[in-house]
Amino acid sequence: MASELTKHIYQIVQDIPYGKVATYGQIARLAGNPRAARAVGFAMRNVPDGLCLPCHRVIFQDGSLCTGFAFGDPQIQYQMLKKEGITFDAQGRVRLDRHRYIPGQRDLPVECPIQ
DNA sequence: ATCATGACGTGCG
DNA sequence: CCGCACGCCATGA
Repeated sequence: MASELTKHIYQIVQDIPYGKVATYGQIARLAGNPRAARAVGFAMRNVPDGLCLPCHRVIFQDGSLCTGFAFGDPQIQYQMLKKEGITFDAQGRVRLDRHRYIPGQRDLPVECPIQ
C-alpha cells in the first residue's frame, strides 16, 4: 500500500495541466518532502492500475527525460510532450523556464507589469 | 531492523 | 556543457 506521501504525489501529478511539465523535485516539494524527489520516481514506477496519471509530464530538473522509459521507448514521452506543445532546445531538453507547472498560475504567463 | 535499488537533485571538477 | 560522487526517500527481500 502506498504511503500518504505517495498518495499526495499521485494527486499532485494528476493536477499537472495539459501542456505543462513538472520535475520530480518540484513534486516532492509540493508533496511536503523537498528531498523525496527519488521517492517520486519510485511512485511513478509503481502507479496503481486504473489510475490515469500524466506521468509523461514529469521530467528531470535539468529538463532531460528519463532514459529507459516505461512506455517502451524514451521517444514516446518525447512525442507526447511535443504533441502537447512542449518545446525543446537544441540539446533535446525541455524548456522548463517556459513550460514549468506552477500551482495557482493563470493561463497566461503574464510577466510582472512594470508599467 | 538492515541492506540494496532506483523514473532524483546538487555540488565539484 | 558533461560526467561523477554523495545525499535523500520509499520499497521490498
